[in-house]
Amino acid sequence: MIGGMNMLDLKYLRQNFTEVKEKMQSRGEDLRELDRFVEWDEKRREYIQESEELKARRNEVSKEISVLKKEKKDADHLIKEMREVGDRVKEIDENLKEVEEKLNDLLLSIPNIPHDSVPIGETEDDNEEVRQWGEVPSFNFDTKAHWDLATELDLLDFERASKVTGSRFTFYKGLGARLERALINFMMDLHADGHGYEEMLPPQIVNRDSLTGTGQLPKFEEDVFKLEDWDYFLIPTAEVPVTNYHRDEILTAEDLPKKYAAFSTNFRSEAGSAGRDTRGLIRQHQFNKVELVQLVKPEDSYETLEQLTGHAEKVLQLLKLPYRVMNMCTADLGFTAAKKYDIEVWIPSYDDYREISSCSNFEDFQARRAGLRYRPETNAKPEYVHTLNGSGLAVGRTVAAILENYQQEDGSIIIPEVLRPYMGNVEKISR
RNA sequence: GGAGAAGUACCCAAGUGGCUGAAGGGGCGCCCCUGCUAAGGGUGUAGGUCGCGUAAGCGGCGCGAGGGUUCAAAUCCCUCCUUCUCCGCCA
Repeated sequence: MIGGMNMLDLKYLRQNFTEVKEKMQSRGEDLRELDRFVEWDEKRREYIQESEELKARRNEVSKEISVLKKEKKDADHLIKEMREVGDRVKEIDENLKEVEEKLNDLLLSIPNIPHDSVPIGETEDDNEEVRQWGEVPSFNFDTKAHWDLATELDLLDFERASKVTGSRFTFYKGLGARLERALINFMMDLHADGHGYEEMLPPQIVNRDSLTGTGQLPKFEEDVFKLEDWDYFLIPTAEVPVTNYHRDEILTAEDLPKKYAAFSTNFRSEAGSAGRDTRGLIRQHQFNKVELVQLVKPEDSYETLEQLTGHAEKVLQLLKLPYRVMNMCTADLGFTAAKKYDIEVWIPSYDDYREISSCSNFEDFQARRAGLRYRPETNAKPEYVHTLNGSGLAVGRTVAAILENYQQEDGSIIIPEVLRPYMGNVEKISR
């Protein structure tokens, strides 16, 4: 291996090439590049063998030279020979580096392989409903959308935010700001005290390696905000800093599972969704989120996915907000997940459910990219962990759901009971 | 932002061109002695990664990262990162 190149697991693709290829086909991915793999992989190993043979010879002769010099004997012919060997090594290593870069790019561009329990599908209509919870409210008056409710109650100010910043930003005000803060504390307390997660407050700016580790880069650079003159990015989710927290580490079996709950503000440029959800809190460039992240033993990851999804659902249950859980089909899985449940909350103004949490098992996809490993037993070889994460929950969308589902005929909002201790015991927001 | 200093294995740490292809401690593993929550002696310790091999094993890389000089680099040169100290600034 050349230098510290962050090569991904070549053996993995070598051994699972056919399977990967088949699964990619079912995802409708372009396979032309993938076929180059075999050729490049062989080329790489040829270069390595040739280079290492020469290096072994050089190491040997260097010792001989050392001895000759000590005995004040002539070593010029050996030195001359080694000079040529050195040139040749340099040449081979350059070729090697080139082919390794190509392989690395290729490996980074391959999406995760869907789990067998993921429904095959071509659009979001092929997502499967797993369960529903709560009852969709029926109102005997004309309901309002949360942006109208919030503006009338002076809880949110979209207009001035667009002056101060631009579109897709908002000011939270008064009890609106208080509600957001109450939700953050409520969620964090629930996950930390109730569900056994370690609380974390991560950096909200990360470097390129971190975004590559979790899979946002290199493919989706247009969706994240980049700092000018820095190779730093605003985080699109706490998943990035928290999952990368243990990057390039080898944990012990006793360390697992690692369970982290992190509050953070998230930034997304949403480059491809201009014109969608233009009003309200549903799609903003900046939003708050409580994120659950777990690093687990591979054999535990699917059980963990169910638990983690349950932890997110618990928030909605305590808030008494109706939701459903969807098993995302192959078309809606995204690049990184092997399996993903979306939790969708009922939003009256949409007359539909909207995603409020996304709970994914990445298996070893992120672990391979980020070098997240553990030693199953003392002295055993390190293995990749499995990573999972899920929103628990997206706070802005939760505010929207509360405003709309708890609205009264007079335009006031009842505060869900569990939140009242966090709201100075306010029971109702009204004019 | 300015000026210094430093990054060596699990931890501390020696080491300014060639049997150091990493001394010595500590810790940890194993063994012995002793015997009761001690002390001592011996011994092992890169647990990483890549390649070849069915395997035992052989070899390459590896002293913060990346380049360079050289037959040969922990050691010399360049760039970057991080940490510490002082100054400046600041929540």
